[in-house]
Amino acid sequence: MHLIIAEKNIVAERIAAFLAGKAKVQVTRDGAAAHYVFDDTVVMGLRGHVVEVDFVEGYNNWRSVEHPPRSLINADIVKKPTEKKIVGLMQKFGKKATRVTIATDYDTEGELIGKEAFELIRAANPKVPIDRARFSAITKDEIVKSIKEATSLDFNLASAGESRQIIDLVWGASLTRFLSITAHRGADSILSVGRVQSPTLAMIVDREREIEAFVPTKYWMLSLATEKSGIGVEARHVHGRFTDSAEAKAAYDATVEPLRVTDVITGHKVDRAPTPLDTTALIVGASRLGISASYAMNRAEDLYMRGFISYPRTDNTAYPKSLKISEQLAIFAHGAFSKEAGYVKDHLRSVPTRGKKETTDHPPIYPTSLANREEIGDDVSWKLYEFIVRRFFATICIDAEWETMKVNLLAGSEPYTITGGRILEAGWRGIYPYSKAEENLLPAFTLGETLPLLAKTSDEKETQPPARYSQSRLIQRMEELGLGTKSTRHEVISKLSGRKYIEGNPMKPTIVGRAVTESLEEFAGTITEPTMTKTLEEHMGDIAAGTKTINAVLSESRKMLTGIFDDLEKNEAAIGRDLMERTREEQTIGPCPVCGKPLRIKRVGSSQFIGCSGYPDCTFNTGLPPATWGNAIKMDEVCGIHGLNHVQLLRKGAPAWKIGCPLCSHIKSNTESFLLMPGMTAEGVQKLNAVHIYTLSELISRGPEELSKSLGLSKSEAEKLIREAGSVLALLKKRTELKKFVSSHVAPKRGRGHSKVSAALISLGVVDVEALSRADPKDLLETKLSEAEAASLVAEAKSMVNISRMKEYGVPAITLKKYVNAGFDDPEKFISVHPAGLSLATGVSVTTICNHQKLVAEKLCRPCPEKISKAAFEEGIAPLRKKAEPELLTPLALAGVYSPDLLVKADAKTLAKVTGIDEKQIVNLQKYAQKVLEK
DNA sequence: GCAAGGTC
Repeated sequence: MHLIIAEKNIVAERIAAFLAGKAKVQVTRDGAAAHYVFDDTVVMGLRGHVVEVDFVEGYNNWRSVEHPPRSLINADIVKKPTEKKIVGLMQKFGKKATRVTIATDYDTEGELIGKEAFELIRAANPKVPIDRARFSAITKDEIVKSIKEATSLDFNLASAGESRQIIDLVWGASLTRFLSITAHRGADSILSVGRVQSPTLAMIVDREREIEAFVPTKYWMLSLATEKSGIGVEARHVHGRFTDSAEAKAAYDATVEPLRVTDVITGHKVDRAPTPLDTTALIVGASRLGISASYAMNRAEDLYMRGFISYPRTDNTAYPKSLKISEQLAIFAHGAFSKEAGYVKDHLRSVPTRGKKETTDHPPIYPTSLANREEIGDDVSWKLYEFIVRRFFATICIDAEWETMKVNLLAGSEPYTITGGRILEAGWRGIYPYSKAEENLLPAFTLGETLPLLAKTSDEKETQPPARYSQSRLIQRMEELGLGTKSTRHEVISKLSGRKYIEGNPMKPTIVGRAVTESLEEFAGTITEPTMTKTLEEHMGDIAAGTKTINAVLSESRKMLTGIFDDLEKNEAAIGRDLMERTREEQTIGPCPVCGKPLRIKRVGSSQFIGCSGYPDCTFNTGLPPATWGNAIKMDEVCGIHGLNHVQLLRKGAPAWKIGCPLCSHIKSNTESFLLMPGMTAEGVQKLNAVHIYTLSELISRGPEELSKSLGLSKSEAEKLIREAGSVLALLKKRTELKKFVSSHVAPKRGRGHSKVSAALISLGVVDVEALSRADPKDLLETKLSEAEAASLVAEAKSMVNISRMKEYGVPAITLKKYVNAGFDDPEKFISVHPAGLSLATGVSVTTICNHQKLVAEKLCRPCPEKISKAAFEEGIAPLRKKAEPELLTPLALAGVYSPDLLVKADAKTLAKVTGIDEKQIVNLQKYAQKVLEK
């Protein structure tokens, strides 16, 4: 059996179709892995890399003492399967195969993926011959030929790829751990470092520093208005920017009539058609359509999987010879682009345009089939598809041609110029609306004629700082510098923003992003520079050419990183302090209204709040919703009243919850509570806020003296205020308790959530759990609870109230639990039964029970129940235990009968009634007791 | 919990 292994499923599918010819291809899809069988051949696709490099076991713990970040430099590295299903399938076929052909992409990573497959197959089958097919286009001719002429894997080239994997892992992981640990970062806020991400971040930081350092200067632009044959025309001063105001003024003053035409020059310009699309150009084009880089790639991937466009991850800007242009164009003869296709057919260039980059693994991006608006589905995909179609058209269309006109004139002694342009041949511009070039038609001027000076202007302008990077501009820069690949550049940007290193589009660094970059620049500069990638690529070239070994390259790299760690560790304390101090700014939102020290967003577990950095001297704080609603993040917007940054809660997949100014919202929600005080008015609340009292509890804790002083009230007025605040606070506490109680005891149903039930209870006058425990379930039906639900709610409330009363009376929690479990949570019931019975029912000693009953009875102002000694109890109960089960003894003891003596004295009929025990049983027991007494 | 590179 011949096993052919491709890099991805779609290629496997096409290889099978090409090789099978007329034979039927049998397709088997098994979740993650598909394979194609015909004759005696199996073709299967991988999913790119199916293994990944990682450190050997033992290096997982970041804080391990034996394995600090530095130890990762020389840690052993292993390959771990990441796609177990595919690996399993490949080895299963590999065992049976008589020939294996690796048909992965024709590039360095493809060679490495091929070597991974090679090693996995070898492990399963040590003997089978394994060869390598290389094709530069996925066409029948190329594929058939490459498999027929298969050679062997290029292990040097694969080693080059491995060196990259290992260097990236070792540098990235060790530096990431070092910075994260040094700056005391948690698992969800690590400070990552990498060969590609760090230089990319540094570019954004650099641009921000340029913007900050920029000093604008003034300049002046001169222009004049004139006309010819009734057509208004504008002319610009030839000098361009005047940076000297006196010079500009002089030129302006010297601009006078007559205006004399000194030159009329007509020319011809070729406006070249654009080149075929690679990934970067696709992202740039998409960004003009308002689509982000990641989303554009996501939609392009989808279009590709559905067969509408070719493979979207490519660096190639030249169509392969095998692409039949006229056939591709014919696809669009009907459908949404038929008009444009007709135009292109009439304006076809002899050879399509080609860009500078040419690779062998994939063609440029072009449309592979016709689709209409409905088939495509969403708007963004359609816009992208249309762009790809039109771009393809443009690359096979003739160039546009312009007639240009330049008219020079003198206004007095000052030289001015007018430029115009007229399209002679629209060419590709006829079907490509994405880059517009405006025509500027000029009237016919003649040499030497004079024109009127209708107006003259001197515009004062300022030089502008360089612009922040847009996503697409950054991706272009990364490509120029060789950072990342076609498939990873957009992911790097997502990663930087996920790590909260950058924000916004155009992008700017956050405080954390900037602090990390500057620390790395100082102590590990290599990782922040694009040259690291350049050097790595040179070394990879050497390994591929066989002039250097992978081990030589790796040990050089490790040596360099060791030197960096020497430096980093020497400065560890300073780096940590610097990072922590600077990143704290990210949490600082402005001055505390009470003491003026910085207020910070704080987080403890899942609860978050805003607190004063002067704590514990200043205790000002305001609550925030728990982190399950989203992480609290500082926004740029600042409150005009309090000078505090606005705050929002961000949660994945949910729109941002804008809290706004935290103090404003704090005041707003507490004002409602203040207004529940009988004597409180809106102005009163403002007065309280003015002296930094924002909550009821703050009002109470001020104390009457200070309150009367700061508000100018008499002491009795202040006392009254505090009393009122106290009772409102108690009321609110009870309400919260009720809400909590309801939410844990009522199952929510549609149209009857917890908050609705609580609100209904409150409006019925049931304002707390205590009131609920006294309520008649029948009165609660308006709350939409069923009668059974209401009854059980009331019962639960009763039990809760009872338990809290017992606690209040001083019964310790552990014993109380035993009483409650035995059904004695009601204090009245608790003191009405005999301690002997309670002891049997709960297992608590009689002495303890007597003490507790005394406690409760005193609090209830009831006579103390009968007290018995432990000895008396034991002596009495021991003989009875021999004859009767505890089920029988407990009710008797609860009724006060716990010894043979008491039993004999009791009246059997009455006892049966009180305990619910069968009278005959009691009589039997009495006979036994009599015998015991006689002995 | 770490990188960058494949691919879905």
